[in-house]
Amino acid sequence: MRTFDEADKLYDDIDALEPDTETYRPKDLPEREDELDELHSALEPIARGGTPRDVLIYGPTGQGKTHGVKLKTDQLQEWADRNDVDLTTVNVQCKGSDKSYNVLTLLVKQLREVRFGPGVDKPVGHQRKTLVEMAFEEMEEIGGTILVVLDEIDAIGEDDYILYELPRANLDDAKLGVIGITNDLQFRDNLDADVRSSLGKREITFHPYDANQLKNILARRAVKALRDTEFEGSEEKFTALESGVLKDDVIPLCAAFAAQDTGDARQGLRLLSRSVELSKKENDEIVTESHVRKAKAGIERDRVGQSIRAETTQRKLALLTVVEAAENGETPAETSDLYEKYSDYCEAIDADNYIDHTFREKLNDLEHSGLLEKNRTGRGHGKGMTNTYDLQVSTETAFENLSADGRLSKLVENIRSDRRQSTL
DNA sequence: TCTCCACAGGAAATTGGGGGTT
DNA sequence: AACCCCCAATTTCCTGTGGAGA
Repeated sequence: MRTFDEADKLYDDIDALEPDTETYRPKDLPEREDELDELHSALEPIARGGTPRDVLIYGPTGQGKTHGVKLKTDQLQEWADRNDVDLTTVNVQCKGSDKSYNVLTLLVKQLREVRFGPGVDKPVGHQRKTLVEMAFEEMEEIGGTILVVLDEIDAIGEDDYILYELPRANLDDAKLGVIGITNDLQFRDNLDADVRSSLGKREITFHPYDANQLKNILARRAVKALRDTEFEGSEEKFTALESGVLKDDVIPLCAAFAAQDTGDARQGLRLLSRSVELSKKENDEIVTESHVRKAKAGIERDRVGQSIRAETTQRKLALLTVVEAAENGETPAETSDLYEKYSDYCEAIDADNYIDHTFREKLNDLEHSGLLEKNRTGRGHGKGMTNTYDLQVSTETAFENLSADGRLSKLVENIRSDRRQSTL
């Protein structure tokens, strides 16, 4: 039996490899010094008794946006507490709320918690205008300077009136600053012109980390997390030196993979920690490049699997038609043939059989999530044109994850066994 | 080169379900 | 309970189109 001691050989502080900021929060972000300086100047007026500038922060996921803002606002709050400056920071997670309305209720709830302590219910059943007024009233009551951080504001979609109302607050007893954070670069373009001019006066962009920065980030975490791991380096450069459990090229490789993709630090960390776990599972003393590559393939499989499982039954049916076609060597397959299969499936499992247009949309949805590939071809005189679809993932992965759906498992198994018989 | 047509897919209308208020 | 509003999914309506065959 495995003992729990063996983990100690590898890890000092396993949490340091966790991509999740809830689990491990770095004390500073050296790679984001410039951006945080900009944020600093936007907030500086508070220290001089003025009103902070509204800020909009852009950048893809895993660039330290949320954490960076947290570090800076915490620092500011600490300073304010020490110097008896009346400052309140409210952090609203917009993720999960698809409308301004929902975000507003969250905001009011959090503002009330400032005064009444935790456990206040979200206000329900009010008009949007009333809610805005409620928010402003709360702010007046709280007084001083109020900093509202709206994280992942792109979640609210088109419906941006909260961003229109908030910066226009006309408060007597309070000063309001708004910090908006978004992953979606398009979000800015879609914003109402008025909103952009008021909220977007200051825009700070977190550009994706490059391979070198990622290397430093990963190295710093690895030093904390892993035993006998040391890196030589100034602030500028971490170079793998005598590393107890990591082979020299492991971190650069993880960094390179992550940089190649989206420059997401979380992604890099996930890859690194999975590589380490993999080596542990295989009872290898050190983590090597091959572990990293295997871990990457594993992550990729998981990702595909998850995206298949997350699809609706209808989309799964559509996917299954292409999977079967691929198994029979009939890909790329034409829409009309696939639609026939689809109708059969629907009858077999007693699902709603939608019209062809809807089915086509399912296929295109699958294309957008990268599971299928689409091509257009003409079919000749009097025969119009058609799309052809091909599978972009292995049939095995597809079968496995499709059969995880209770409604489809029988159907999938039938198709698989038909296939096995016909190859005999 | 032009034609022809079955399919492609955007726009608008419809449906259906969940939330709320009165 | 009756009603309204909102949203997402689906259907209906419609115009656009590739390329083999005339």
